Amino acid sequence: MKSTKSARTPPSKVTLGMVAEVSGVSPSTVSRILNGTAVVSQEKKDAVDRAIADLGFVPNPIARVLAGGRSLSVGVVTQAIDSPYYGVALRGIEEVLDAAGYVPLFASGHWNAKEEQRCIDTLRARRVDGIIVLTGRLSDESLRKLAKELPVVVTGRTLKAPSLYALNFNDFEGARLATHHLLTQGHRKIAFITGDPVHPDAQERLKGYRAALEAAGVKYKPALVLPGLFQEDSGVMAVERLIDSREPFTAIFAANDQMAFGASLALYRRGLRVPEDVSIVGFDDLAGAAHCIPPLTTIHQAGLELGRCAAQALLDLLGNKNPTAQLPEPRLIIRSSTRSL
Amino acid sequence: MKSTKSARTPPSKVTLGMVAEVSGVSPSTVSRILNGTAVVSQEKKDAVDRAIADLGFVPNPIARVLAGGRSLSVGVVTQAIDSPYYGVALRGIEEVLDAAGYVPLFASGHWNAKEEQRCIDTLRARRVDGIIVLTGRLSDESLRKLAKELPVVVTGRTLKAPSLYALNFNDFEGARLATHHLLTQGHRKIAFITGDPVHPDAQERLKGYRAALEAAGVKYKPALVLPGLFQEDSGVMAVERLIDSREPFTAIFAANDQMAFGASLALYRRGLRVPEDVSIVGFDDLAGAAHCIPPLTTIHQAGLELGRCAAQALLDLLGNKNPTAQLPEPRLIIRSSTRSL
DNA sequence: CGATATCATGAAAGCGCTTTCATAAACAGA
DNA sequence: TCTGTTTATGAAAGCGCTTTCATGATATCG
Repeated sequence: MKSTKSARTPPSKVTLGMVAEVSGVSPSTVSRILNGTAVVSQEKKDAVDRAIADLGFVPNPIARVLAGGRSLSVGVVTQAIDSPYYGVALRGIEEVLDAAGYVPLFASGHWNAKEEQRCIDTLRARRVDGIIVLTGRLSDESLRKLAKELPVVVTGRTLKAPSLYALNFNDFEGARLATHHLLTQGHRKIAFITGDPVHPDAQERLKGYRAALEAAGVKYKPALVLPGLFQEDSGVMAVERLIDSREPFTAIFAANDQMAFGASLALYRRGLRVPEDVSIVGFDDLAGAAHCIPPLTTIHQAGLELGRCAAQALLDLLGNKNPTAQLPEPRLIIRSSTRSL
Repeated sequence: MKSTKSARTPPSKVTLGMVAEVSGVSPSTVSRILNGTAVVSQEKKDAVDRAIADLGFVPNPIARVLAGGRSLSVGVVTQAIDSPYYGVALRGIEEVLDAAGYVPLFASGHWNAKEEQRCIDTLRARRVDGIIVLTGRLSDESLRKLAKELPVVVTGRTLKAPSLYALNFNDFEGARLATHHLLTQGHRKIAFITGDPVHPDAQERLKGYRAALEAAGVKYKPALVLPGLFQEDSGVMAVERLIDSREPFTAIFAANDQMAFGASLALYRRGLRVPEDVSIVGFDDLAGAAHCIPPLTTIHQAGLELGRCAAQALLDLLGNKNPTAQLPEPRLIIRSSTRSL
């Protein structure tokens, strides 16, 4: 070990200054051409382009942003980098951003407003051009304030503000659809496993469930509503509690697929079969839903689309256009976990 | 819309220079205190610390790196941001890095050497202090070259070079363990669904399968080895082909959990029950393995640990220490998808 | 005690780029 | 033809930090 800080070659030793020199113009002009900030004669433009190609020049994004330019990067606040649902959304974001020459910077808030704020601070310190917040616990207020500083896209809420675009999925309708499906199959005793009530989505889904029951003239029974936390375990616990309560039921609607998986498992352990004895409907249509046993009937909530829309909306905001991206309506995917009574 | 580039307030208007001024020292001194680059009198140090606290100064990472300092960020080349296995690894990386004050920058190579190289270029342009490559298709050669420029940690290979640390999981042993488990339960006709042969892991796992058979004196039968691609679908296809081939079998070992899920599904569709009719063992111990039906017996390959170890190793490299992180040995997790004959 | 080595500190030069600001050239109007 | 605009371009000043390099102060030695 000679020294702690060994001299590492930077990725490209070619600087804008060298391009300027080779092409016989000033650095300012090169910069202008690079950013399209001003009109430059075709002649010089050609010379510069040639020099860039010859030298293999790649602008240094760090220097660029320090000098006040755009960083061509956008921050993405997700909740858990390994979430099955948001993971797909990240992929969608990455895809759209990449095509536009932007780089995503991911940070995880772990469903904690404090951490989310820290993520945002880190992201801003790295001078992202805009921020996408996937749901999260931040107050609408702080998001509005953030949007005063830079373009923001947020999912999972309905919120209106300048430089702020909100993308919300129709949870109510999704839940209504799911419950309605069970109802049309003749089920009347439909249990519902809720999501964590601090999520607005969870509340919307509960409302959708109730609305569907009501529309069908089926009485809402609190005993059939089990608290869940959006995790597999809470799904199994809910079902065990349900069975132990001796409250009769023929179907279960879980507020997300993960809990539906847990519910199936609990039923399996108790010797109840899906869909012969109990029908199950989930929500989200995770990748695993198609391959579990039996394949899960669920509400398709396009994670990939969510990501793409969010990214596109941010790109629009960044380009000073009005975003129009809209999430697709919820769709019922019928697989094998439900059957007619 | 007044202008395209509205003036946005940066996250912190407080600069190092202001700290210097308030505390009555030179910027150089503040920088030295911040980085611990040189000895500074306690008296000045206190004054500076106070000023930093009073002003709420946060160093600008962008400026810092432009000036030649460390960026306190490390690049992570993963394959798909939404991969169930690598996702967990990312979480481990994030966790360890964060505790050390480093920020991860994720980029997806999509199992494509070209794209991976592009990721690395982008990452280097953003001046990361080091890079973690999760498996991938890059040649050992390019990794060695990369390690000449900055510290690198790579998983899924055995490779030795200065400033390069490789972390490899014992795939052979894992596969041997899985097969051995089936063997001790009396199974003799054990089918194997391979992974994509371009992955060294897939090959190792096949070897482990063969070694276990051989050790037990069971003849290796090519007809029982089905090609797979590490995806659920390839698992279902493999099993369908197997059943159609009329080759008798009592157990299946799939080279990863995803294919095991697919295999279960195919069996289910054909009316075969797990584990009553066929035993199944997977590999990876994904989050879903514990909650599928029946819960899957599998080889635990700690994704989280992998991430943590990789991050720790890189941190060591960055601190000029010799990394010693070691992946845990494969462990067999017995759940309910296997039974004694 | 004078001379030399050691040390804490500051001044200043960048890192690579963007962006005023100023200027010379080209154009317009009269 | 001469003044008044408009344009393309360059010079130079930063962005906020790190890092030589130089210096005066302090400690060390014969």
